[in-house]
Amino acid sequence: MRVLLVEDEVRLAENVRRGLSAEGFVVDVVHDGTDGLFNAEVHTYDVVVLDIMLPGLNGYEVCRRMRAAGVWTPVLMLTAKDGDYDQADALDLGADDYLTKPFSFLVLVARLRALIRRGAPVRPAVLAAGDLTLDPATRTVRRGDDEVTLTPREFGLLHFLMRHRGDVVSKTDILESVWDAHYEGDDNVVEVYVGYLRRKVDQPFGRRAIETVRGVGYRLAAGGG
Amino acid sequence: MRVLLVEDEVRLAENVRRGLSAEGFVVDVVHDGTDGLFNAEVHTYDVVVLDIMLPGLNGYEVCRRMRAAGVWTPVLMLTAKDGDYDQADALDLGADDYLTKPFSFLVLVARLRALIRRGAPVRPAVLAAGDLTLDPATRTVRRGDDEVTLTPREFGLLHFLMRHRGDVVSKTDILESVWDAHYEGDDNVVEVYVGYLRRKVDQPFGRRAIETVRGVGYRLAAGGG
DNA sequence: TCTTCGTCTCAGCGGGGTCTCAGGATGCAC
DNA sequence: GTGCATCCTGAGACCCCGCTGAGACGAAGA
Repeated sequence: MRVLLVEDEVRLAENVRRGLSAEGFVVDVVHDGTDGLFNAEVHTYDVVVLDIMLPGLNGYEVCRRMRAAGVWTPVLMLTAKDGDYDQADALDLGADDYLTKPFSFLVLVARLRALIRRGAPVRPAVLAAGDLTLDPATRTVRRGDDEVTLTPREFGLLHFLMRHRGDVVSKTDILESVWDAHYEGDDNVVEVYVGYLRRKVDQPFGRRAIETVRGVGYRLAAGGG
Repeated sequence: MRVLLVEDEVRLAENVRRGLSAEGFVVDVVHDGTDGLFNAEVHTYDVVVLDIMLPGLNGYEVCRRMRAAGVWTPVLMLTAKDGDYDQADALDLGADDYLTKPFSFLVLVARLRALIRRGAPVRPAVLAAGDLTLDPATRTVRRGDDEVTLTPREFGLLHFLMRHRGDVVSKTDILESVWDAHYEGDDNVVEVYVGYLRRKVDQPFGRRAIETVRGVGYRLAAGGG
């Protein structure tokens, strides 16, 4: 049972290392994201425990690059209690479980055992609509062979549309899922971001994937436009 | 056998919970629509029992959003005896069965068992009248293989006609359902919109799906015209 | 500090959707 | 056939919806 622990708070890392060793795990500890990524790619672990706030590369980035490099070792993320990102983001970015700091050591062990029992996850499916593809694991979007770079918000919006491709989704649904369930703003933001997306994934290719359904919402054409 | 019970009347909810537990169900109880929706999306149930009159989100809205989120757990709706909505509406909005309050506990159990036996339903059926089809989920209308684009009002009208296909519906019925229950205008709007619809779903195809029943109202031919 | 980038707000516009109105067409009763 | 009620439809006004450019703001990096 090999565990890679990526945690920059030295005392916390050391405590966890000792505890896990006592539980029979073999533990490698590194203190920044770059080392974490390197180790995860070079060695073989049964599970990786990954803090989010890290010097160098943050936890999300480490996880993303691991997946992009084809490393599918289960990842448990340690999220701060004040959710800058929420847990859905963690899971969405390729983590397999998460724990909010501060956490109980017993819970950590139980979760790790559960993850190891489940084994390495399969690679999440790439979403496709015609020649428009979105890979949640590597966070890449392509139109045919051309890669399209999106900001996080744009990516979240396209991800949502592609999960519901073929269906009409209202601006309210979008706001609640891509922004926040209690978002208090004008839903004009959605229009603005739909505009951004169109300029990146449709107009340069002369396509029309994102249709407006006036008075109702938007629909991503199942065929990609 | 996990059941989610969404019911704001605390005593009724408690009674049902006890009864279902005695019958061997595992029951989660929540008292408003928002919690109901959250639980239905996050956990896995075999069936959801959903009251219509709820604080927060009403039952219809909970059901609609569940389906919109891709959750197809069977839903049994509890409708009040004075039908603000009718049962057809309940079924149309994605519920799988309904029970009118007050109801017999034995009947409830029987219905739940039946629903669970049937398993999770597929997406709601596309409405069809001959070769005229309407898909509420994707909001698309087709005449044969040809897609017809409708405005929201036109779509609402056709949706209503198709739910009552074969029946004669009065202009007043239409106004109250497709426009607003307290609509104060001339019912000539209905005539105008029937005209629009005919020009989109009938005339280009040389068909006559929407018949005028002079002095009474309109009827959508069950065979699609 | 200055720049860059991502996010969001705001206001103006263009156009599509909704509805009203009036005159024409059609059906029904006698 | 005549007259009336009902229905149909073209024209047009109005208004709201959605799109977009400009810019404010904050965070992160040079």
